[in-house]
Amino acid sequence: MNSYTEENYLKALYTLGNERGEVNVNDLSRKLEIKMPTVTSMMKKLAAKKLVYYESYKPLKLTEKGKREAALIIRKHRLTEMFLVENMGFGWEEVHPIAEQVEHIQSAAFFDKMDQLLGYPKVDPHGSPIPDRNGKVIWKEYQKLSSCKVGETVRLAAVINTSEDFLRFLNSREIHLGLKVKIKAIEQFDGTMKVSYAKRTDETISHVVSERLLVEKA
Amino acid sequence: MNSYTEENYLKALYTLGNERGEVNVNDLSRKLEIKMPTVTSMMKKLAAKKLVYYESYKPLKLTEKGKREAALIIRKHRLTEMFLVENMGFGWEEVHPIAEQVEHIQSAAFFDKMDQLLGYPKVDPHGSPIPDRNGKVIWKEYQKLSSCKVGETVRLAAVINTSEDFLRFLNSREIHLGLKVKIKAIEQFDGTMKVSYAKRTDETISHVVSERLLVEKA
DNA sequence: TTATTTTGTTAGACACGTCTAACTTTATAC
DNA sequence: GTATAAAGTTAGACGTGTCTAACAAAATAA
Repeated sequence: MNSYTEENYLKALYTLGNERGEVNVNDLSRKLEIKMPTVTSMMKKLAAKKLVYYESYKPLKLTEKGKREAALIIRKHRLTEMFLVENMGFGWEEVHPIAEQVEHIQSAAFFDKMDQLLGYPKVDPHGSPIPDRNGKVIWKEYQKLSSCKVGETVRLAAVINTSEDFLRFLNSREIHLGLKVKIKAIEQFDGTMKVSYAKRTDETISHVVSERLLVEKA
Repeated sequence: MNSYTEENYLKALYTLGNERGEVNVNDLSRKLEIKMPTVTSMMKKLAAKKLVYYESYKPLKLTEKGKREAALIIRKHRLTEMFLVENMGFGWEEVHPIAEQVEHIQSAAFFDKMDQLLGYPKVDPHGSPIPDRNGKVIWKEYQKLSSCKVGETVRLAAVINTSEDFLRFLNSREIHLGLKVKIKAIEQFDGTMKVSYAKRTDETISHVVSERLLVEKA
């Protein structure tokens, strides 16, 4: 079994790997807010457990075993987030810090029960895919809203940034997953979009925001 | 804030104190399965934090602060057990090891939400009282079934032993909280009771079992 | 292509929570 | 009321995960 700490390194390694491809000691150090020498020594430890390929001065890489174990932690995290939202009435902006703790609970029955009560969801409240019991993830290919064209109508499928501030901002604009958005105009200069959705017929979405919204054809 | 480990010591100290009055280093050592010298050093640490009164060779005692903090952990434990049973469909025999982990989660909102969804329960699935937000406990005075007399009809209010084996045994006899039990006869020699309850009109309850069942007048 | 900056490693320290071995105090038994 | 047993403490070690200081390698800029 892996320790609480080891689990956090695996998870960080996994998510950084998905975001950027290559992961360096420095990236991991910043993400976990843990100094580099500590990261280096943990990498050696995880390498000894065959969870990470580690060679001095080379980028870090999870082994298949490491990927699988990381995905299973993320599975627990995302099931928890979904449960908190769907079965406990939390907002999508509140669940991350709680799930961050719950994900370390060792009890297959606990998470299986959540899964069952939720009806075996495929995604979490932010649209991120929930890995299956074997750690396999089906990542649907979405488009950034920013890459869409005038006249298109799209459905919001996922958000990239899941910080509380960003989610609160979306709440304040009544933007939520599943929302149908019509693109009315795009300002060439800065990428600002004029859109309409629900009862809001004259909204503006900045490029910074449209870069963080993943959509599919409605 | 107290560490995970410190929380476990506080909780053990609290429950042992309720069960036996005086708590020795040795008791705590056995309960936690941690060697005595380790317990001694943790007691000094908790004493420094004003959570425990500690003097060499004297019985251990929680301070008011220590009691309060312990009760708040137990609150989280019991709310969790109740939530697992009432809102997630677990059996009362399954919830202890999960609650043992969940109780350490730091999130007032998480437990407040459980409390609210459960309708502010006063007891957990084993009939133990749930401390309030201030760590105050209202302990209702129940009687052991073993101390009841022939002819009495009582309602099962709580169980003393909450081991999985004992609870499974009760399940197999369809004995659950709230059950109305009529005492038909008591064998003087060994205290075995003849009882009837629900559709079971001719059941036997050994003294070992009736000592562990707490009842109130029906 | 050398100098400088950034990244990464090694070495050694430290806090936490655990242990064993040895010793002391208190309780129990005869 | 001493001898033995049980309980408790002290001392010193160890594993985990963290740090800082110093050095080494790789990347970047001049």
